[in-house]
Amino acid sequence: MSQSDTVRRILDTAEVLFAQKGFAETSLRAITGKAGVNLAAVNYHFGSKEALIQAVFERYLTPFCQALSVKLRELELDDGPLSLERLLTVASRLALGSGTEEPRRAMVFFRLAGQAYSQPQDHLRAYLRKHYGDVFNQFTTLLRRTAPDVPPVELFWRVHFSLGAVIFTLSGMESLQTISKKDFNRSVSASDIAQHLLPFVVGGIKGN
Amino acid sequence: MSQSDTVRRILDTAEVLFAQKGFAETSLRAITGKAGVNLAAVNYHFGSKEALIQAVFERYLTPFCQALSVKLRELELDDGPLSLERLLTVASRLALGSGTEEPRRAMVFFRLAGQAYSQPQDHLRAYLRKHYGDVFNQFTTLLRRTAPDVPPVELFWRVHFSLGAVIFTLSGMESLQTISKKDFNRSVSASDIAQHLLPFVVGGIKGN
DNA sequence: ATCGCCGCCAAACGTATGTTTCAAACGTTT
DNA sequence: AAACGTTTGAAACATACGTTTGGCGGCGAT
Repeated sequence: MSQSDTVRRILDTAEVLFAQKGFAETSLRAITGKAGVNLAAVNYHFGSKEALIQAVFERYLTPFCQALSVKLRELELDDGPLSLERLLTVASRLALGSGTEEPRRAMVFFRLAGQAYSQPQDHLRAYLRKHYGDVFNQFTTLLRRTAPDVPPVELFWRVHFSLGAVIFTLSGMESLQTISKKDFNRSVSASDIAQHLLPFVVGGIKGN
Repeated sequence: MSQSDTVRRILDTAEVLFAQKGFAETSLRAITGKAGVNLAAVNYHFGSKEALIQAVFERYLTPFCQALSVKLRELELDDGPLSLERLLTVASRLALGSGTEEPRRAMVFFRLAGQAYSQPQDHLRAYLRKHYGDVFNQFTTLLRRTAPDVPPVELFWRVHFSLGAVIFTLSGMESLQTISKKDFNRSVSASDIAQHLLPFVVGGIKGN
């Protein structure tokens, strides 16, 4: 077993388990057990559990934010009027990707983001803000252009509300699965959610 | 110290600490220590930590849902056209109350709700659904009347998105406090949030 | 071939948690 | 006032956790 294989298997397993159960409720023994590696491997390769959590985020977020930044730059240079729908569609398409595996990972990651916000992982919040704050600002700036009528303060709130809508929804996915199946007799996928989410967010950002 | 006093002090302290740090991260020793009662008191009065969590929810939710149900029944019997704004305002007013202490407790409770959703407290989800599902359905039925153009499936989603917006926002309050203060040089209160939230939810429910 | 490094493993360590125990204190009833 | 059930108190218990340790094995460089 090569080195990178152990590291990758730890990251893969931790990603799923953290999203499923949260950080505090996921023990290193559960991770290493399911990953088929030794318990000490986490502390050896990552140093601590905290560092592992950060590494999980970094592996997903760094390539995504780089790609997003490029897409946003394209939109910035595009002189024509930028619609809110377009901006959101670009971001959503990027998250959902073109393959079959990306939507699942996007869902997993958003659940992770939810855990990061609702649990007191201060180190994580600081880390995220430090490393990915720029892309967030880039997005916000662009968003302001699509909704010039909305005051910046209001826009700030509505962005947070929108984030909450998506993260909260994906965090409770499996219970939503149950409810939705029972009440409407149909299952849900990540692109389903995106489809329903878009008009809600657009309406919410624009306001009553 | 009478019996109810010990129970109440445990509940008061647990409510705050659970909301601040989450369920798993809040130890019984932290609760009993801050409450000034003996460690064994929790297991004596409530039976287990799980039961304590449920009791915290019950103490807040039962009177609130009863009051909400009454208010909703009034709206049901009102024959005139019911606006979405009106319905949401009624619910919001009830949660924020008339006193000075209620907004704080409402914030605390919504943070608790966030914890309940993002952490795998299956027993809690089942408990909430079992005891308060009726009031939720009552609200949903009334909501459908205020937005007859929106298909029920779509409405189902948008309710969840809205719930996510408020719960997520309040769950991250203290970090929002920091951001908001830094970026816009003003603090935020529960009624602030409600004020910003209303147009967002109204716009979101109605759609693009 | 040998040395040194790196990754892996089983085991143990120290700590914190939820829970249980049992005697003492309290309050109510008789 | 005595007896009883109820509540509190300090301590211990069992368990699970994150982390550390020291030895073992392979592999490339010297």
